[in-house]
Amino acid sequence: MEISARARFAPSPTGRMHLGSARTALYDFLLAQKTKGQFILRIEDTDQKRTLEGAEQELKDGLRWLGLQWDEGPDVGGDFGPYRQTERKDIYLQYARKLVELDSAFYCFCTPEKLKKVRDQQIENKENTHYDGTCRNISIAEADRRIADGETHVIRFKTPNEGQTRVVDQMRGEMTFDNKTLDDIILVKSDGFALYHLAAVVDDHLMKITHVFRGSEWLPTFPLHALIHRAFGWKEPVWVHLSVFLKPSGKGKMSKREQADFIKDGKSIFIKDLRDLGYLPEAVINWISLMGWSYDSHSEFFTMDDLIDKFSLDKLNASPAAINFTKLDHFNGLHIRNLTIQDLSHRLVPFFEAKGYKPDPSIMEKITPIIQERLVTLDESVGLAGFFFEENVAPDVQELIPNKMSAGEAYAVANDILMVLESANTVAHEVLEPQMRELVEKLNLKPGQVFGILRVAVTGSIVSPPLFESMEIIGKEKVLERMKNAIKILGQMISK
RNA sequence: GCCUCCAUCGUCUAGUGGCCCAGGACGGAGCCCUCUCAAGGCUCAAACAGGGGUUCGAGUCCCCUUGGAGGCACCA
Repeated sequence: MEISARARFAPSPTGRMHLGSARTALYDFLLAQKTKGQFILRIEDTDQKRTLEGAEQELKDGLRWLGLQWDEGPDVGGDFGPYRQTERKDIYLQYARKLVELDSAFYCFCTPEKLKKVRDQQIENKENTHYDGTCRNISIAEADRRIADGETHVIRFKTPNEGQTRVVDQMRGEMTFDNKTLDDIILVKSDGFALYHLAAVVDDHLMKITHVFRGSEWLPTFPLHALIHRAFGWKEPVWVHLSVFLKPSGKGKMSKREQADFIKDGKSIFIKDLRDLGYLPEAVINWISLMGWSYDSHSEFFTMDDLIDKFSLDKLNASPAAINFTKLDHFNGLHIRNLTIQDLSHRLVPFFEAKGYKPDPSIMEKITPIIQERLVTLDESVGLAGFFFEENVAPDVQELIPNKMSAGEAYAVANDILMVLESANTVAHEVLEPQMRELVEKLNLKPGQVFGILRVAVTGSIVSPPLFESMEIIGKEKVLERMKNAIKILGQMISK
């Protein structure tokens, strides 16, 4: 890893940015950072029919949110642009022609209908479907004549018929393919647009890409891409085919239907959703970094800087990984606790605002420390601390009555609590708590019983951040008000 | 069907021939701490898919089987 790597992330804007692409981009980024090279973003939009409105934006937003800023690419430019393939159409055409002249590609005039017939016949004969070679030996001169006549055509790669192709994947090692199993793939469509196979190879060469991380779905065409490089006489980049992510059960990729189910469950494989769900980019990065890579036998908590420092190709793992959302939760908790109060407090604000609260920054900074270690996602903070911003709370009568206590007893205790509260000249937790504990002893009760009533009265819930710290933030006036309200509710219960 | 890849606890993984009757983490169970919920600490259960080789010795190398995955478009 001595040389500076130029690693590219080359998504096609045909869908939403998900965990798989994020992990590929992460490895690209880490390698580039580690080697003081460049991380390049290239938009592979040659299939305009499938290009999705807004997809490129979501991609870029996702990368930036994750902290994967590209050194070259759309918006930032670079010496090897343009970085959007639709803007490079002529380049591909030029190289395709060159390949024809090199006798490594040929013009093909077969119609889609004819092709389909051939394929159907092959299926019937239980043969592998492949191009039948009809146009393979049409001379350039004849092809040029037919093209001049306006005949529609594509350009195909002339795959060797005999022998084998040996390719090397840095992570998986050497692989050998029989050339007769390789198809004469289309390089340029009849509309004049290059296909991925040509465009990616040409761009990787022209952009001086040294390392290609891509999904294992490219393994079957791997020999073809290597062959195209070789036909031009170009040096191949270092190839790494990352394994796919499997659904949590480990059985297959996640379907559209299952993706929808996960979102209902507060989980998602889409980066944008994860952000909205209250996950930290730090946690997502840490989580996906470990799906296919590891550092040693015991370290798991990594910041981006750690990863840049520790990343290496030889620790990559080729086996497919099942997505484990509970582990994301774990990492999110760890990274939340790793944030400064101020940082976390800022990140919490949008979640409160989304629920209609207008969180005061100074109050937020007081609340943050007492909820920090209780959060799994940012989103949860609202349910846990919303009561700080409410005018009043609505305690449930049953919850106001501790276990093994009658309504009447609870009512009496509540009044005792109120007395302590009223006579206290402060609700500072270090002062109030000892006073309450005195009351607990005087009444010969368990702390949980007295504090339970107080908690439900003040926070409206049986689960809350630390009680006395919470009351301090709420202020004496509101605490008294809420305690009186709880007594009223208990009183009504008794009189029934 | 054909081609290719992958194979250690439920899951993510460490392990590159002896350091492994297999280590860490998540999740699970239990205990401790404790004003609730968490967080934290400690403990426990839990795996080398099967079969052949190679070797003094195999989780680690080779082969087969099985299982899983990916691909077989004028998509990427």
